[in-house]
Amino acid sequence: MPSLPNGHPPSSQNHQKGGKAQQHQQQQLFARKRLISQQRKSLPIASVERRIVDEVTKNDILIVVGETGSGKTTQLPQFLFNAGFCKNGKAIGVTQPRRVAAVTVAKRVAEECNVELGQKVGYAIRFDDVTSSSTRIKYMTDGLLLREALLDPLLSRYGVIIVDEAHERTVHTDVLLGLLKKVQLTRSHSIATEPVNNTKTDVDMSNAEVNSQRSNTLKACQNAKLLPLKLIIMSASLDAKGFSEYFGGAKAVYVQGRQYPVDILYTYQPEPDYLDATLITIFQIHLEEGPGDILAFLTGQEEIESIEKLIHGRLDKLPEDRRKIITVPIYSALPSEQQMNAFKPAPSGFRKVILATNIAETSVTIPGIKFVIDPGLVKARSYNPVTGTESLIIIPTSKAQAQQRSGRAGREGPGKCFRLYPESEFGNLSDSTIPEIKRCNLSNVVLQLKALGIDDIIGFDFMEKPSRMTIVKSLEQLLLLGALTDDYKLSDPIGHQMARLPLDPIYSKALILANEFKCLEEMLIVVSMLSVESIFYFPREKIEEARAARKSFSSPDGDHVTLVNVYRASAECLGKSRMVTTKDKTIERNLNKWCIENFINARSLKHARDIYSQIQGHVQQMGMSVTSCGDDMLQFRRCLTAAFFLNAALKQPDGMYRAIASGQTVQIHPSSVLFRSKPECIIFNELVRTNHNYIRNLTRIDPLWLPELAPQYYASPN
DNA sequence: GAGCACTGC
Repeated sequence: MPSLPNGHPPSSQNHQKGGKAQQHQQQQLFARKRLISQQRKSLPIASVERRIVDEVTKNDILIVVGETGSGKTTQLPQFLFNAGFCKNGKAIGVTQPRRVAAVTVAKRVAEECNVELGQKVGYAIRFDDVTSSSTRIKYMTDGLLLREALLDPLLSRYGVIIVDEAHERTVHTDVLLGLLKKVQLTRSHSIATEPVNNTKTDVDMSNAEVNSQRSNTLKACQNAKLLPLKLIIMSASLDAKGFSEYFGGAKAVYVQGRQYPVDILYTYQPEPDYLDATLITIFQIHLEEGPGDILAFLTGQEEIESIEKLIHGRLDKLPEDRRKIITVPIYSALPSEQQMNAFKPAPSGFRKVILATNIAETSVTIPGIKFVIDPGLVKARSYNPVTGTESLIIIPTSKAQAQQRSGRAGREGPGKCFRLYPESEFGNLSDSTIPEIKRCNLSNVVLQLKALGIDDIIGFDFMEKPSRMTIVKSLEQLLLLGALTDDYKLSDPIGHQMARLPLDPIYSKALILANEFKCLEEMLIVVSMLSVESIFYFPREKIEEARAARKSFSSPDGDHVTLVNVYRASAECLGKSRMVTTKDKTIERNLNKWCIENFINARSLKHARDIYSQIQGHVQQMGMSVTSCGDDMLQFRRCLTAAFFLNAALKQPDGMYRAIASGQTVQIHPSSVLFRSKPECIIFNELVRTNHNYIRNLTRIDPLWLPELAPQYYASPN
């Protein structure tokens, strides 16, 4: 990622000095432009501009391999723009796996091009679109481009699409690669004589579908005269072979990176206790190495908290003058203000030890790191298609991941990386991480592909195919939710509506049902709150206060109504602020204060509010009206039952629960408001596997509602 | 009486 050098903002005094000040400003602007131009020319990619433009002209697909610091993300789109690839009025789309990257890179490129952000250069991410009709270089998240494809299946506004960071192999990237391959093929053929979607005949389609396909075909005809879609896959991993093979032997161009050397050190023996080994290494570096901060990679919050305690325990035993260490934890669930502590420089003479999860691998870049400690483990999602459940397991990193971690020590100068395993073990690691698409539930992916007109999911050309069983499981789930017809086609209107909503399919279905049950407002709150990371924040040191705060929102009906209470209380707080001020900053500050007082994670709540308004827009467009059931929680609980009937559980004589659909024995998670009351019958949203099978986010229901509200699944009791 | 890495629409 490019870092911006410090520019000097014009001081207000300059305005009074008239012409002289203006001249001074112009000089500064000129100096800044010259600096940017110099920086651009010194990037490793600058020397291969001609070659890249030639290759893109000659080939429809190009793989670009460029290590950190090559400048590929900022420069390549500009090369293509300058070479005339947008002359036809088409845009260059550049996808990123993460939102921050899309925004920061777009800002930098707009500055390099000396244009206002949102004009020639812009970005689009969920909740934030800074583009206009004149935007020709558009940075966006890969997920957003997938959403765009639902409205414009041929991605007709783009002449070039660049998929950046493809080596990360997120679900979105993998689906996008398959889709782009298909789109490119369609666009390069003589489309005018060929239907866009040749897997269906008119007989199979509803009228709406026929119409939408006709208009797609029409668009395709207009495109027939245009250049085919140019595709560039950019990756930081040295192995371009996989991408090249997937795209029919596509040509690959290598661009050098710019990194300082990092010494890699291994242990002689395997470490039986990696936490202890991490601790020892931290002190070894502290006592024997020169200045520089340490970044240690751990697997999760709990590990970070316990090692932090251990460090301070051991520090107390050192002589006074050697105790100069400060520790800073950073992980995604940590509130933002505390995350920021990791970026503050340590007090003079102190060494900063950053205890981080994977968040520090790619998502955040902390300056000043000279030493990296890598125990070689990571907590990763895994999916069991037999039970249909996801869980997190601790596994060894891949080689690529280990290299990414060590690279964090060489961003500002030469560094050292301590791998807490023997060198021989490195050789046994898999080359790259298993792509996420093979490790997760695919219901959403399948629904999206169906909506894109791809009916044969098992036959879809994935770069790496998920298991047949996982696909079948997803098809079954979508069938049960009513998103598919008996012959596995997208149902009309339910399937189409569900595909349009950017939510977990089961939540989309819940909204459609809530419209019928006249409690759409409550359900909209619930799905928004369930779609974000934990709303409640429980700091260890104030656990009792946090509990008391949550109790004030608790409902005896369960966690769903409790979430509604929290959302409404926050809305009330916002309403009160708006009565006394119109200043957005003040309103936000008041809400943050309210969040702190009530032990609510402000970032999560903000996210939930954003989702609420986005989904509200969607459901209103579908013709639904957001009505509330008022105090009739019975109606709302019945609606929750109709939506989440697949996740019902009955209390057993021993106090445990049995999940009716899967037959698994589960227990209520202690964080649930129903943990003590243990109702006879409940519906739940999540099954998490830790020491036990825990169910979370519950509502108590009447067991008789199940056969009544989900007769397709529960045989009538008589 | 417990802890779930990271992204994304």
